[in-house]
Amino acid sequence: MTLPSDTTYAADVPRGSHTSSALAPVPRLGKRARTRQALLEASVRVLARGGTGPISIQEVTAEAGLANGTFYNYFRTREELLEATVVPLTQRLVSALNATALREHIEDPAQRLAFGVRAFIDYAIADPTWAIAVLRLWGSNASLPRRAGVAVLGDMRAAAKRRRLRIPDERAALDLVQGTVIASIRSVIEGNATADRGKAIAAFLLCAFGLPAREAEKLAYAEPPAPLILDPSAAE
Amino acid sequence: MTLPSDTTYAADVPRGSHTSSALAPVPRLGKRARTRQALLEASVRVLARGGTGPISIQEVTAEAGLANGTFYNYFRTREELLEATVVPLTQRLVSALNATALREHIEDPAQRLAFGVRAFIDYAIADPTWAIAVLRLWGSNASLPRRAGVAVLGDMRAAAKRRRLRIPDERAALDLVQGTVIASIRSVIEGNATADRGKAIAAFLLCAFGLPAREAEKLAYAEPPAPLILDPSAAE
Amino acid sequence: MTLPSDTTYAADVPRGSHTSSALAPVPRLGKRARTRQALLEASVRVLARGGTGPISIQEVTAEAGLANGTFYNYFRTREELLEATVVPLTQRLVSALNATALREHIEDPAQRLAFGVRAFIDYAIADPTWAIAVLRLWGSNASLPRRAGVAVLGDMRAAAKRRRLRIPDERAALDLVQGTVIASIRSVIEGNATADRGKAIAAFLLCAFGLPAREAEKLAYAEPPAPLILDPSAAE
Amino acid sequence: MTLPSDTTYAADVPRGSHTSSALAPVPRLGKRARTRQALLEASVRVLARGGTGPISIQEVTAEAGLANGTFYNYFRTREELLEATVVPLTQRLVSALNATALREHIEDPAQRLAFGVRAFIDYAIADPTWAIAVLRLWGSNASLPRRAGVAVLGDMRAAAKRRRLRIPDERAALDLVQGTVIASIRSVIEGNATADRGKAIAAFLLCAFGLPAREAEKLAYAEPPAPLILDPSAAE
DNA sequence: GATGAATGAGGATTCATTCAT
DNA sequence: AATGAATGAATCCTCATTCAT
Repeated sequence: MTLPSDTTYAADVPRGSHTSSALAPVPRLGKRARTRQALLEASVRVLARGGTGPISIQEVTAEAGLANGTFYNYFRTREELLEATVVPLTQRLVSALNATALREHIEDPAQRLAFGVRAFIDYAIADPTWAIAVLRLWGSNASLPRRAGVAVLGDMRAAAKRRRLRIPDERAALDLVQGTVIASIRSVIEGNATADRGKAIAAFLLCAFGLPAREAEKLAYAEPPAPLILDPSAAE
Repeated sequence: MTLPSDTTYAADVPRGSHTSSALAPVPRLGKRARTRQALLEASVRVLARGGTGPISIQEVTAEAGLANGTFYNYFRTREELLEATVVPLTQRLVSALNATALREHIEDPAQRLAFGVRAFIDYAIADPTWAIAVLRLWGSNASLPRRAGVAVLGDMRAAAKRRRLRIPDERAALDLVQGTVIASIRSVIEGNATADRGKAIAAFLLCAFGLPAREAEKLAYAEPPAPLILDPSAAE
Repeated sequence: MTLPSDTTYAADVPRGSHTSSALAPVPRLGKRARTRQALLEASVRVLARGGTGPISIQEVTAEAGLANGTFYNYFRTREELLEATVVPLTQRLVSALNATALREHIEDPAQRLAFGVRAFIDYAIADPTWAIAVLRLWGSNASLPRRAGVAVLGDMRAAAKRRRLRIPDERAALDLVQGTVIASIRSVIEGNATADRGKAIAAFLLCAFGLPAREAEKLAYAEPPAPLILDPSAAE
Repeated sequence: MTLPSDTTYAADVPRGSHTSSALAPVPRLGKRARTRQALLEASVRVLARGGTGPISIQEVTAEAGLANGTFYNYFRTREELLEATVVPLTQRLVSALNATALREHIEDPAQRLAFGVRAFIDYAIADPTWAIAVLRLWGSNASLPRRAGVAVLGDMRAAAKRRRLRIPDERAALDLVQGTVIASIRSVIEGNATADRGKAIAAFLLCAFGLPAREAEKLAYAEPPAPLILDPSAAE
């Protein structure tokens, strides 16, 4: 299970570069793209501050160090901003995921699904600000669940095709996985989750999809070939 | 699985009233209690209108046919209102649940859990305004998940005690059940769920808790001794 | 210098009695008078809480332990209440003043004036809640300065008549005494006054009215035949 | 006795402006500074309307011909506005004072103090709206008395140092001068003062500080080398 | 007389949005 | 493109006042 890597987004940023060296004579991104980027990242930071209400556009522009009027050169409404904010948010997870470990070396789609779920929850533990932002967006923005769903569906379908997992109702299964993961993230934020929550959840889910308890736990608690997530503070 | 029925709620006593002297034309509840009730019900209706932001106090009082200032004779803050709104909301479900059928006649806690999950989701299908209201409160109000959790935990613990279900991590299991149900309710509202979603989810959950697929499906799809939910429009 | 003792008011209360013994079968004051009294005293307490804005009628009725509607059985407006509040406020000072010491044993009106001024300021030190209430009323209510003025004028005129003090402009002199005393009370409340502020002010004022510095200070710092004010907490 | 002239005030610089590029039609002050100024002047006018309660922010913005929200671009609270309103208010007095005459040509600090007190009271007579505004601010705003105090203290200390006046207790003396002046201003507004009130008060004060009555009156009633105050309507 | 529920006007404050510079 | 001053609608909240009981 891996989130779509947002290739258009990633393509904006030359890989591995840190664009923040201010006076660079040849700006890697156009000025327009940089300002847009600043707004999106400010949006994530504001979301991460927590609270339940909607975020304010003025708070975002202030956080970005821009004038409030500038917002409207890039987005028409707050909803448009939030829609776009999904991109850097998933990007942040994608950067932290050790995708190689998941995608390329692991044949068993059940194992991939288990590692994917674990990675998601472990990342929430490692980067609570990300978790808070995701949680706030989840309820008010349709595109985040949709995008996340795509990643899950891939592994689920592969597993079902090979009769590895038993998934009689795909949409119900999606609710099962997504609902459980998001509820766990909430638990993580509220301090109600221990460090092995990801593994425990993965085991439950594999069980739900027909694996015998022993095997489910074996996969869920398996040591991955490489760390599932990289240090998010290093990725910053 | 049954929500606490909050019987004390109906007996809500007006402060400092001596209005019980039976002269008024059958005010079953004191005036104070009736106005409070009107606000709570208006709150539910406003929540049911959908949207993602916080509800406006003015909208609630207008919906209740009261002046805006009246609100503050009953609640200090919006949060206090929402906290209290949980009561009629769960009450509405409880009234619709054919609770007798669930509690008294069903011995197997796994079966009870299955019926409980099904009832929850079926009720969301039968009464989408309720579902919308619940969904909005779920994210912004701690007491709704807490209350719902109590009901789920009862059946889970009973089942675990008798070795009927396998629940290695209770908190993770709670996230599993609650997260899945709430995600399903969201699917229902968004029109992405068929009528048997409740059964499918129940089957997945029983599986997750260690029942073999066949048995899980048998319980999940079993015909209850009486209808799980009564007609919500009749209950209105 | 002695405030008018509000004989009508004082006559309502049998001297030396404490009317607060709740269940007395023969209420010394009519019920109406007692409720009115409760409002006035609540008004003083609310004023004494400080702040600069107007006091709220609801706060007063709450402080008096009455329903808000009750207010309008006694006063038409807040201004009417404040007007009447002057009475218990001056009464409180009058009760504390050792009037005998001032009025009866002291012949010299200059000495009386000095002791009066000292008593006023000393009482503010002894009972800061009173001082705060007086200060708040002073600026917004015409009748308090007027009443206080009457007391001062008496001594001033007597002294001028006997050529004891030199008072070329009576109204200016009144501003001098009242303005100075009220400014001192403000200093007292703000913690900017030492315990001898009353004496220092009295000395300045006698000087201003033509006494030589030595004599002014002798009178201002003189030991009164009895304490100028009684213990205000005992008077409570 | 002269109030600090706040020369920095006029030079109030707009934040982050590059508007000084001289293309606009003679905006001596940046737009931001002009709007701020408009609010302050509106604040003075609203205060001058009289009344005892706090002024309303809406009234101020309406008086300034601005939208209510604009207020919050300049001040966070009403208190902040009032704090700042002290500046144009004292400025108005300073503009009207023939300060040169007072400060530079008059050696005797007692004479300076007398002229200062007279100027203050005379200005209240000449410009009652100013007087009303000052009176309202005096009770609710700490910075006005503080500022005024600085001016008085200067002359008092100079006089005390040279043994020209006898000031045993400086803080009490400050209460004497300030309290008397403010009480006189109140008398002026209420129509209880004749045109020579300033002189009479000055005489009393000099007496209080130990000058013999004759000399005090000579100084208090002396003809100043130039008019103490200029026509305030001309200054407008 | 006393109560206290209900009212609604008034004022504070926030914030999306516009627009001239 | 960016700015940021200005706007005014929306909302919160308080509180004097009324009135049925």
